[in-house]
Amino acid sequence: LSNMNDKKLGMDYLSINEFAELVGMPATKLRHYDTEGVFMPAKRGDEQNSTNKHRLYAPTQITTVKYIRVLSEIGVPLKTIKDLAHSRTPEKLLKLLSTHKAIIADKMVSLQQEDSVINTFMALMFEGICATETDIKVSKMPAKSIILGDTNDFTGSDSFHREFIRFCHSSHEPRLNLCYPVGGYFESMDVFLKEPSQPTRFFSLDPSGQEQKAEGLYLIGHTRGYYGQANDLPERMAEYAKENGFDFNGPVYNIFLFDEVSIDDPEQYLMQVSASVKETQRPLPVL
Amino acid sequence: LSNMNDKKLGMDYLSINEFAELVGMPATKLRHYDTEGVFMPAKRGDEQNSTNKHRLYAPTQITTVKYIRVLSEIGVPLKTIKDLAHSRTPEKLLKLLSTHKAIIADKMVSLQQEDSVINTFMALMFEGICATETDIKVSKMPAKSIILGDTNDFTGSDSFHREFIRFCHSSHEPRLNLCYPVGGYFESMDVFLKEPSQPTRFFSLDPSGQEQKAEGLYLIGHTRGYYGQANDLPERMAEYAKENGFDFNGPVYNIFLFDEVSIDDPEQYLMQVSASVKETQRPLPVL
DNA sequence: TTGCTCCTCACGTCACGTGAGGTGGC
DNA sequence: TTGCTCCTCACGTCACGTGAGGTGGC
Repeated sequence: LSNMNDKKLGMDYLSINEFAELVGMPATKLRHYDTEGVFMPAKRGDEQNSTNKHRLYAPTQITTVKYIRVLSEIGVPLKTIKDLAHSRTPEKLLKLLSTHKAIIADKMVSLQQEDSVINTFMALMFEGICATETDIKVSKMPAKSIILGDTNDFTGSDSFHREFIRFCHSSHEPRLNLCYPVGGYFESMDVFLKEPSQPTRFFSLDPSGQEQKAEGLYLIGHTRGYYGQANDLPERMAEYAKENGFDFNGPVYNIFLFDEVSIDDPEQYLMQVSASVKETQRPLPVL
Repeated sequence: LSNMNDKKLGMDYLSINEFAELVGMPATKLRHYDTEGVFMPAKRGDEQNSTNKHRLYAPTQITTVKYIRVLSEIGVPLKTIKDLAHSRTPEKLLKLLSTHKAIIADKMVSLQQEDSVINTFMALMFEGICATETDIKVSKMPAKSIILGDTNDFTGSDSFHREFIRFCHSSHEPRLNLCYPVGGYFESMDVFLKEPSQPTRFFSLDPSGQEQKAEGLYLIGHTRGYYGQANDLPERMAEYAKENGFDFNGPVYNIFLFDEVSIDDPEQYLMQVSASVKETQRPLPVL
């Protein structure tokens, strides 16, 4: 940026609307910055030195207003920007910027997480929309990162909520992020059949979790109803496995594809149960 | 998430402060969501059915309030969230989320750019602080991406600002981002010596620019003063080159390390000039 | 006189935060 | 009675946006 001195610059200042268009921000914002003393036009009144009060901006002010906008966008309060503008030193500004660099980094992490949460919810809802609810089917499922809670203890009344809250409070590494949906983990199909509303542990669908829901063959079923209302699904799944030659060989996961987040009527919440299975070893037919 | 029905859940609701602590948000926010009808406690009044009006939250509401918070953080207005909450369907929510996924992506790009702008400013200011201003030195500089403007035409009065504004308006691919500092590019040292306030072109320090300031040996000098005030720097640089065996062999760049962004007094603005040089070809001394 | 661009000033808005004054059960 | 947690209601705040009514030069 190289130029003669201000006095020799002549009169080619820009009106507030011209300047606003050039820097791509509304004129109201520029007026606001002016009245707040954050960023003022280079001059007031027009060339003829007349009595009008029009704001006149110098083209060289573009960089400054752009930088003020950046500061404001990253969350520096206008008052801080104003104070800084009234006694600027590179050292002060460097200090401010380096503290706010950390804030920007945090914001990026937050945004990424928000995106990830949204993806998780969308994936569940999409699965719910595509599901053939009444059928039971066997399907190969990919591995999924999760965070597994401690073993639950269902003695005493109110034990579900007590254990659920214990799960929520449990601090993991990385810290349990409750933005992700929570599901129930059952050690085995037997446990699920016995008490489908008392999962061995809780898990969070946090994709940054250290544990994994293993990749492999799962028997998948769905049922509608409020939390804990498994209906006849456990029995139907057990029957299907028997009839079609599958053995349960691992944990059972349940998760809500539709819940209070996505649907009004609690009776319409949609639970998905996936139980790890393998094909039954049949003796080869004797010829 | 699996449980018996609400009626059987017993009384283990959480007070507003307990719930606030569990989900990591202030109780005032929860009250605000309640009064706005965005997110209401599961129950009012305590177990004894007494007359008090305490808000009681069910642990299963954690997911919902977390998801509301995510929506709010990505910029969905509370009114929209409220409307959605009153007639939820997975389809509606999917639609909302997919539109806002795009907004999140935009925000990420903005944040990255803001970070990049801040890095650019910080790098310049840091150079300014470290600079030995009165000395002229030769140094190998790394390549730097920039956006080069068209050739300037300095006929007529006010031509500097006119050309500067033309540069600002010029649409490049990627579009010229004026958040980055702008400098002057001179075709050669001769041009700079003749008219140090009339750069052949302008350039923006946009690191995503298509053009490059080439890597190589540069003669570097600094001077204080308002835009365009080159003082005796051009001559001093020319003299230094002659005395120390360097030939100017390329363009000259000037850029302000301190300017109105970082310092109050216009007389203290700090300009850095870097001129491409090579060592003079000397005949080998005859033994 | 009309149209145009600019002006000021007061008030609205959005998502909360703050603070005063009060309640209910140990 | 004291302390504690919760309550309501009104007002403040931050960074603008909006809209009414007015001005100055072609």
